Amino acid sequence: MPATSLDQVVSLAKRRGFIFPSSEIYGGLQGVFDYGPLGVELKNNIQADWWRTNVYERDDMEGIDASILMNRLVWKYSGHEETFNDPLVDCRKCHSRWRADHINGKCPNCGSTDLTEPRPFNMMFKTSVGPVADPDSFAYLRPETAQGIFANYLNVQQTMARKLPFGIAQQGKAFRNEINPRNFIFRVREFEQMEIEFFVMPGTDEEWHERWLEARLQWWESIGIPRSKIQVYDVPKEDLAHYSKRTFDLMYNYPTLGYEEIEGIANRTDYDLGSHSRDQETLGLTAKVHPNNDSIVRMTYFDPELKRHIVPFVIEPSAGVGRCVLAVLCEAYDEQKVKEPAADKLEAVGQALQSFLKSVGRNEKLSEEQKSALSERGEAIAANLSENLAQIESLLAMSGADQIEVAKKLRGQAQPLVDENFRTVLHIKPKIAPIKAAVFPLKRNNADLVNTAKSIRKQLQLTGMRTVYDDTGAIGKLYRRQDEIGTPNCITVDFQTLEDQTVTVRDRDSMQQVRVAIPELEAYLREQMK
RNA sequence: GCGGGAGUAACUCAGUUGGUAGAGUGUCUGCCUUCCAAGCAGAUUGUCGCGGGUUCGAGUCCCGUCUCCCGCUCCA
Repeated sequence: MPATSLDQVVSLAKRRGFIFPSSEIYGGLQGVFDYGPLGVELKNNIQADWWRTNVYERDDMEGIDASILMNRLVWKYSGHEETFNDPLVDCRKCHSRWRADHINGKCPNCGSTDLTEPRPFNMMFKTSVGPVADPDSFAYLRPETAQGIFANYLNVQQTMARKLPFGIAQQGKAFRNEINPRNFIFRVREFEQMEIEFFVMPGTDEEWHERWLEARLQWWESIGIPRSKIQVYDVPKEDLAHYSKRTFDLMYNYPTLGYEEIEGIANRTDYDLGSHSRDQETLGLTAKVHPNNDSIVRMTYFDPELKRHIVPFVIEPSAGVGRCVLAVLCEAYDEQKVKEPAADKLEAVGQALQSFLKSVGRNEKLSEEQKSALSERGEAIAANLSENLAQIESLLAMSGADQIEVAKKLRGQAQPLVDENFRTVLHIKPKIAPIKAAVFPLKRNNADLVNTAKSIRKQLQLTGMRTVYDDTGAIGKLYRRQDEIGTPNCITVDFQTLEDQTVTVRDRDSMQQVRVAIPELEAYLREQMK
């Protein structure tokens, strides 16, 4: 069963080298994270799979990689400069928040003059450009990658001789100065996007919008996020972004966070190309755009059949890489029972759990919501304690649980049992797993086993599969280690290997082993990765 | 930004009325070990978040500050 608490995933990500807080040695920087050795593999694999699916396996797509710094006018006409820039103040008395330029040093709500300094609520980061740091020579770090595509629309369409419909795909960093970054890598200030701008004939946009929704759901399923875990949210008109006619948000049910957006699929109409175009009045635009006297080109498409210039509509599927990595980890996470816990110890945990639940009922500091959430969860665990033992940790991570005195006792009794009888395993789809195979000698004090294992690992690596060698523990410990990072196959060199050149290959999910001849290993592993 | 909680070894946590910092796990070395976190012996790590104060003496008491978590707020 997938992660029941975000903490489980955060802790695993840190412990095993997936994700670290940025510049941690100096106390970190809020809303910024680094990918470690395994995280970067997972992330790269996901991005490569997205690229393969959307660029290589379609015949209506091109890729680009635009710069992060762009001419400021891009952000003026995209609408971001206007909608991303507000100086805000907080009222210290009633805690309301106002735009500084809308009030006169006085809180409109309670009349207090005890206000914080105005802070620019500037979603866009600025950096100075050129040798002189005067106030006018700055550029924004892009808050979305999309504009790099729109700005290159004509370059791509003309150099690649594309006809509608076609799309441009891009992956890259974007930056937003979030007021309150939180929830691990879910809301961050520096993040990576995977975006497509798909250009279509006006009038066919709604049909393409639906088609892209379907295509994107298929992709999510292919990397291990089943449709049943995604809710398609048809964003209400009043909540739509300034550029959108209609948007589907794909919402994944994250543990702890609940349903949150992993991808937005927006119908951006002719807003963007229209906004960046000259001679707007001659284009018959449907979107409301700001008059543009700076652009030097018409962002149009000449239709050879209609024999006239039109402004394409745009469908934009846009996903965040970090949120995707997080969803994959949450969905793949599992704490699985591999042995039956000792009956007496299990009973002790059961009693501790019951006294925990009684304390919850009696505690006066907890809200009714917290009480019922804790009780409900606790009862569910108690109903089948031996299977659910590993979930006690996430019960104790729930809101309010830290108020209960016996929580520590419960954890103290449950944790050793979980360590002894459960394994943590990431059921990551093999094609995106950070490590494809690990190679072990059955015994590390036997030179023949060690050398054979090392040479197998090297041969496999030369085929392009990320593989590792490990002998720093007994075989069972080595298996568990790989389970925890989602390695789909473990190859063990044993004494029979030295006689007949076969090895055992152990499957991560079933823990079953098969014997495979060394020369057939690569083909066997490739088959597993499909 | 406001309110509440928490910061002690790589991790999970003990640490009594203030008296020289502990356990388990992990990691490393050696022995042993023929497939699922085995055993034995040894080694390893701390400015007790940071800065001040009280005290003969502070992990412990006081003040300030930073970071993280939860709730509110905000939100691409």
